[in-house]
Amino acid sequence: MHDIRKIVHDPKGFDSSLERRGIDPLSSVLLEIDQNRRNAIAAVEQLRAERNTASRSAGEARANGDHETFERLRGTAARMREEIARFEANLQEEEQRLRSLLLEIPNTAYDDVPDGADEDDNVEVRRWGDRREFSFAPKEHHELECCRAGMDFELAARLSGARFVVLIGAVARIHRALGQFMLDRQTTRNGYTETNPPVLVLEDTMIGTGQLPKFAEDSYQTNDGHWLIPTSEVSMTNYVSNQILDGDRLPLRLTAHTLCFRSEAGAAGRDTAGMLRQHQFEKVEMVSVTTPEDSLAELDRMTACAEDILETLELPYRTVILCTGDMGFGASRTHDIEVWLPGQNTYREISSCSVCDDFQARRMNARFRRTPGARPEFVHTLNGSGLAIGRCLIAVLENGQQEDGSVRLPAALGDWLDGCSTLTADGQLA
RNA sequence: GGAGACGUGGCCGAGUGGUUGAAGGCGCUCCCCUGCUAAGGGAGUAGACGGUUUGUCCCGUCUCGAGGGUUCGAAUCCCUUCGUCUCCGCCA
Repeated sequence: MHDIRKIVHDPKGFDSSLERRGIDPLSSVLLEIDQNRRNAIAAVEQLRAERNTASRSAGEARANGDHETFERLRGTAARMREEIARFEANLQEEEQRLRSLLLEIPNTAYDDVPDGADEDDNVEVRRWGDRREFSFAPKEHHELECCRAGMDFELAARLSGARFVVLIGAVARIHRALGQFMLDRQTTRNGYTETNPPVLVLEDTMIGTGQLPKFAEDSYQTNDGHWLIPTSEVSMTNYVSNQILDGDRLPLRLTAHTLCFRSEAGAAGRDTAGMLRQHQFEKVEMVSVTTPEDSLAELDRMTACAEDILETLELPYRTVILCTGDMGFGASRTHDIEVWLPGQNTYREISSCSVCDDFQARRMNARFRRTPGARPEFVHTLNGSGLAIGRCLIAVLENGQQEDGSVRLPAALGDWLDGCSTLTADGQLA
């Protein structure tokens, strides 16, 4: 959420930053609502002040036994009540209007984020790893011989419909090993604190990180009003909602391995083959909470922690900085990491690391004090995948595939696979 | 799910209609004293919003889990709701 005072102070600057994200100017509308709101505040507060004075004097008069004055002042204050209520209702309306409009405006991008309309305008910043030369035509993961028994899409469709998969046997175990490996790596090497958050959250929690109110159709809601998290960024970032943290607690670095749930409402027909895009998937997520001055460096650090997973698994990737048109709602700068998928002959997103400056912090009222007694300031929040586990499984399978239908597994997974290094063509670990 | 109790400032803890944004204690900040440490003395110490201003000075409004109500006036009374604790039931 944007600071209305900042918009008032520099409406043109605000509009031009919106323009970079392809959004029409809003400052004049916002300024008008805000002026109405301020007028309403002034009106209400003046009336309340008068009422309070009369009421206080009434109390004094009664204490002094001056019944005539008491009755007169009581009448005065009583008559004001209706008027105050009317002005209060008006104020509430203006505040609602402003808030609901502000809640639907995306974050603005940092100056150095490249302008652009869509993913074609993203800018590659680095590549890592050698893409294998295949002596045969590499297959997509769901076509691999070793996955015939280990990935059952028909079974999943029978149980749950489209965009689900049942992993079985060694494939399920490799998937689990990947999750364990990532979580252990983020905690023991990369300095994140492991947490195990709820995957069902309240509406306010979803508003805090920006999924609501605008993107309700992208997530699932339960019959008692809870929401299923589309990413544990939602749960973990909100650990600091409505808190005033001591400055020495920052940076806060959190990680979790959870299920994530997405309706994929806008993705009908896309990525329907295989398990690239599912309604339910697992992800190890990183969240950082920092001071404003540290957040950009933290973004680089977080990106490196995500890249570290791919490098340790020996998976080629490239890192891109998203252009203004491709960025998510709450981000002010985003680094996507795309892993090489030889079966698709392309790089596909496997991690997205974003800094949201104080955009989420304002929504969830997350603040800190630099020193004891100092004024509270909004924190900066960051989130990033470290990594998407299902997609990482795909990458491991496609990059390690052999002509005979088996897969050579990354050595780094050995500790979680009893030292096994191969998924055989008939779906066994060896 | 049933019965009961409770939710006050960073923490503990007073406060059952009136000048209480809130006693007292602890903690914290600053100052004084003490050769160090410990102890002692003094002052200060919630947040949001608005006015004013970019001076953290002043004025006003709101907030005692949240929302609503009664009243001239509510932390104090009533209703709803959320959460915590105890007992019972059920259950992974």
